[in-house]
Amino acid sequence: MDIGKKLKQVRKARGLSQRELAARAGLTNGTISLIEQNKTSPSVASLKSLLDAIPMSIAEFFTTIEESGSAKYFYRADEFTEIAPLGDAGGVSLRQLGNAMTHTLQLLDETYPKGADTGPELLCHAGEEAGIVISGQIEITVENQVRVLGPGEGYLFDSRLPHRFRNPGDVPCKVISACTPPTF
Amino acid sequence: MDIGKKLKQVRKARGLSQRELAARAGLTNGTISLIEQNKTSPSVASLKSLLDAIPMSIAEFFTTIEESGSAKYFYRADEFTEIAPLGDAGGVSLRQLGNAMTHTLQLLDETYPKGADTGPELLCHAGEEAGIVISGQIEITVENQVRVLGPGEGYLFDSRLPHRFRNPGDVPCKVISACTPPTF
DNA sequence: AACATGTGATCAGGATTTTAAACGCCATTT
DNA sequence: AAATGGCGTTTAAAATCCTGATCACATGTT
Repeated sequence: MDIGKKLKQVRKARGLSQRELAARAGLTNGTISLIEQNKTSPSVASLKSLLDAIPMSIAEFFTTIEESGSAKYFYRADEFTEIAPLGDAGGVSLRQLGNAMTHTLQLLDETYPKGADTGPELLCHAGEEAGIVISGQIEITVENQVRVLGPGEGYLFDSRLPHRFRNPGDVPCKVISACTPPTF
Repeated sequence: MDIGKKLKQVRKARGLSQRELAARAGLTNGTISLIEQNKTSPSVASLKSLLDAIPMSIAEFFTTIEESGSAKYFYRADEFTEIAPLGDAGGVSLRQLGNAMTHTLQLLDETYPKGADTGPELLCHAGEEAGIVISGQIEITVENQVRVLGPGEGYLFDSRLPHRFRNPGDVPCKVISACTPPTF
């Protein structure tokens, strides 16, 4: 976990000196020097100040820092991260594999409880999306087409088309889906 | 940037008390209390210790904190088209949703019979791929990492890395996977 | 050559985090 | 009801981070 090396790297990439960055971040050059030599572990507050001045998000900083170690390819079931759907959609669960920020492909484990609905305000975002129903039933509206899909059935369309998901059945519906690029 | 709230959230999600987490992380309960109340900004070293004990990567922690006419969209189960894997891989079944040629996203319903193996001639092609195991077990090799995944577990990696799939179990393994761009 | 300016590194001291122990609260047990 | 044990919070002291000044070195200017 070589924070110093990474900080130096992003600072240099911006063509900033320790003093310049320090001034922008409201810290001192000495602090940056110590951090870059890993002689101190900065507080999150300090690191955030520095990255705000770069600028770079803390998440991006750490995703690229952790990649330089042993890359992460595999995920336990509990490592899927729950993400929030756009607007509350009646208890829909969207569990995303990994950290989509750093990838062009997003895989989701979706669960639509009985009656769940992404709402009539049809969604719109760039990319393509596809999925397959594992269990239960899901009613999907794309553009002017509506269809109810059951286990083993799938969908594939351009995400820019207005679309909507709704569970018309009495049991939860589970869907594995993929999007490209990530949209949330 | 409410680190305290987020830390409390992930700690609770794991069902850990401040003391339990402190013990695992090599810190004290008081520290965690102060952090969760945002009365101090933890050093990155401390935060990493805490997240290692959760466990959760720092990157993941911060990504979730910062807050037609007759187009074909739907597919019956029998409309998935069987495609051939590169070389015979011991009876692997790859069933593709739709005609990937016209899309940037490819969704596959894969079945690996007992003993199936994509072979030691590790695959290499452009794009990213991800998947989730529905049933059975699959051993996946990516670069120099090997891992056996079971139901609910997933993978996500750059397809240019050499990789290999093998079913080491006694029952068929079913995987839903996505690739971008299509590679077969 | 002497000077000015820029770089990153170092050091004592002040500021902040972290510890270790005590505190108050609530629930369960004796 | 008193005692026990778990919870999160608080507090003084120890450990660590951060500052402000200084140092050594490099580069370019007069």
